[in-house]
Amino acid sequence: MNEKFYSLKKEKQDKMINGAMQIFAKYGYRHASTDEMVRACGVSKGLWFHYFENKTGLYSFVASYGLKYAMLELNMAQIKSGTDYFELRYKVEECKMVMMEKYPYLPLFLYSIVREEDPEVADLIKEPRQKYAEALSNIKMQADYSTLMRHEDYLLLIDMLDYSIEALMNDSYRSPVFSPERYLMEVKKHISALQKLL
Amino acid sequence: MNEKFYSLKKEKQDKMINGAMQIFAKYGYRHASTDEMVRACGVSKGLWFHYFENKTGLYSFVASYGLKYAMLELNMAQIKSGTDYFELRYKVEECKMVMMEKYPYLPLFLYSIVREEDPEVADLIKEPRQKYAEALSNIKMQADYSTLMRHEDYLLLIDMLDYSIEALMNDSYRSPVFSPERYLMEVKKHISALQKLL
Amino acid sequence: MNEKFYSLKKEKQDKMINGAMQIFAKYGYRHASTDEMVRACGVSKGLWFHYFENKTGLYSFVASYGLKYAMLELNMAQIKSGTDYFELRYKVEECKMVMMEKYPYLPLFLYSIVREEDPEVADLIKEPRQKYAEALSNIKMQADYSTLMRHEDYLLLIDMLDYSIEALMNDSYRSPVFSPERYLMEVKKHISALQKLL
Amino acid sequence: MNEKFYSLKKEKQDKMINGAMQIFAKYGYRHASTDEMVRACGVSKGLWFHYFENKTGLYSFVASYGLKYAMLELNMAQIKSGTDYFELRYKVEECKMVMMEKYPYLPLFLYSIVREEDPEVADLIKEPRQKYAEALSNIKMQADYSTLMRHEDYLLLIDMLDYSIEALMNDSYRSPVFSPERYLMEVKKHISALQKLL
DNA sequence: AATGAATGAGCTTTCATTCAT
DNA sequence: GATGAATGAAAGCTCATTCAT
Repeated sequence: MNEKFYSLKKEKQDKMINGAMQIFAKYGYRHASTDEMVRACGVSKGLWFHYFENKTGLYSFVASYGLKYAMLELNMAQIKSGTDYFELRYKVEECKMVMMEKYPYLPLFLYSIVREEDPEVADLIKEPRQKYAEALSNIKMQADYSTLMRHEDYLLLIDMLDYSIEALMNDSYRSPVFSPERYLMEVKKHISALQKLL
Repeated sequence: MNEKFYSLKKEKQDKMINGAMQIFAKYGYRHASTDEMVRACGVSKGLWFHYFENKTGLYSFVASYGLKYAMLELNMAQIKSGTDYFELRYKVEECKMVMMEKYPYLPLFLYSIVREEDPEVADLIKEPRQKYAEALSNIKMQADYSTLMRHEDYLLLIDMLDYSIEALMNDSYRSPVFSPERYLMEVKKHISALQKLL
Repeated sequence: MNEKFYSLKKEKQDKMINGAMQIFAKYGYRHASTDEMVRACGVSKGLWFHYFENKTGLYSFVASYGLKYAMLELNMAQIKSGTDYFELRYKVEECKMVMMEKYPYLPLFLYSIVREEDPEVADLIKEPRQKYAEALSNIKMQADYSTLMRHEDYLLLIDMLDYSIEALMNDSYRSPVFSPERYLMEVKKHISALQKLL
Repeated sequence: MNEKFYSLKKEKQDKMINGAMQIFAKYGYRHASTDEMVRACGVSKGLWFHYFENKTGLYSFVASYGLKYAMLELNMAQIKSGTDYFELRYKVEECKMVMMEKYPYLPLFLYSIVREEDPEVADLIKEPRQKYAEALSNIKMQADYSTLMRHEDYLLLIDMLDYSIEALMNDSYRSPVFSPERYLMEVKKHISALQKLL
């Protein structure tokens, strides 16, 4: 990518980033089209390629940017070491809702990045994708698993919770208007359900 | 579609169906390409369009076919009314492994169909998709929920199990060789984990 | 072409010839499609290519055949030398109506052949096309032009009559049912109009 | 079609229009190929579809455009009411020669449009085609038919003249180089021939 | 810096032609 | 002899990418 992108007004940078995120998040790398990004954020086709060599480069940039921004927000949330796991897990989702203020499609995009398997970009995002995964798992490792660990299969239970949360988020984006409140409520309900079991 | 397709040798029919299923399952309707199907099953480009009006018609056929075949297999499994829910859920997955003998990508394709949102085909598969969902839910309704229902949030727990199973299947297909045994083992482990909690 | 075509039952030969004539006459060489011929006369695709190397060869055969048949009919009409030109011209059209009994689309096809300019077949039919033109012009040369020749520009007038007759025929084929009677009536009217002028 | 086509340099617009006219006029809607247009005017394939949704849309545009341009030129010729019919008819042909300066294939294309029967475009050009026919017939209705009307079948004679003129034009385009002068000379000769008869 | 016209490789679809039965 | 399934070159069309302005 062209470093001059950063000397654009922050406002325009974000307009472009959001346009790309929206289309990439919705359709994945391959089916995302330049024209749709142009329509989504009103920045001319030529400019995309002025700053980003090609679609691959654009994806690689926006994905890295999104992953880094997400990690930043996670750090800023200052989730304390020793927080109860379920509380922590909920806070992570709260954190994603905060990201939406600047980048509405970022939470969806994050899942899309993890799912992305197109060989043209899979390698390019491997590193930031892994770092993000590590950051997430670091946060989770700081949690107090005492309640959970009473159960021998607690790792499996954690996985199940994660998959459920992802599914709930996808459902939320599919509805005409994403309601962060309703989403967080659903997440809370599922977390509680598990908690009660233990 | 052209009804003459059914007068082809069953072997060839299945070769074509498998070719289409594989590519559609892996890449979704839009990104699936005719050329890849040609490569995948060695049947020429022209022949696809001899039997199926267009890509849309092909998808609609293979999706309906796959869904119907899956329902057939589910019926043949003769899952008895009153089976314990967790046992039943496992049997459903066993059933999918049986499908794989004829149509290796069908279990993956089934999930992909449910996810498919391309407006060009969404309507065409609405009906069989719904029927399959109903068939599945009918089977599940016959289960003995007594153990589960001790817990007030058992519906949420069921959802969580379903999402986990889907994720495990996706992981399995991503590995170089799909091992049904390992997959079923993983499923069993997750099911047991939940069971033990109750 | 394969000479064995002639050992087919005359009935089947004509069925194929009519099928080809119809489609070639309606759509011209290039836009005529094999499938339409199959539909038009119920003879399988493979058979066409069994007897005629390719579409070019088929066109070349059917065109030559049609032109020859037309010449034969013109000869059989025994138009006497010395017939008044206008009467003779009318008789030529009557003759075409006779052709229609066996080959309904032949009169239209004859005009289509003359118009055909596709480089792939133009050369192949050059000779029979020319012979047919000569045959026609020979017949016309035997006419009694005494009435006509009173006018110095009689050659131009003859051309004008010919173009009108062609146009009337095209109109006739465009109507849902070709009515030979109505057509011949129209031709007679136009001929008379010219006659009266002289 | 995309309205932005009109903001292209007039020169380029005409280059494209001429490319399309040439190929459509020569081969008709169906047999006209995009590649030939590309070759004919050096404008890339993609651009045609950037401005015109599809081949149908392109035909519809170029046909309408051509018909309108022809009507414009006919109006500019200021053919006076009361002109002798034969003189008027000649002036109409002179007018077509003027069109050729900008659009060399337009006169041929006009006849081709009238002949076009492909169901995919027949309806789309119905209206402008009819308007053009009306415009032409309006001009002709202003003519002084006194000489002609001495003959009871004058309507038939007019038809015959029209068909002859069309045929002469087709012949002219078939020759290696279209010579407007020779063409107009031929038209004049045929007109005179008829005139002398009356 | 910014635009969007312009390009051509690649995708879906058609159709003359071949070939196993 | 007869069929129609099968093929692949070419047609119509899309879309990432380039380039003149």
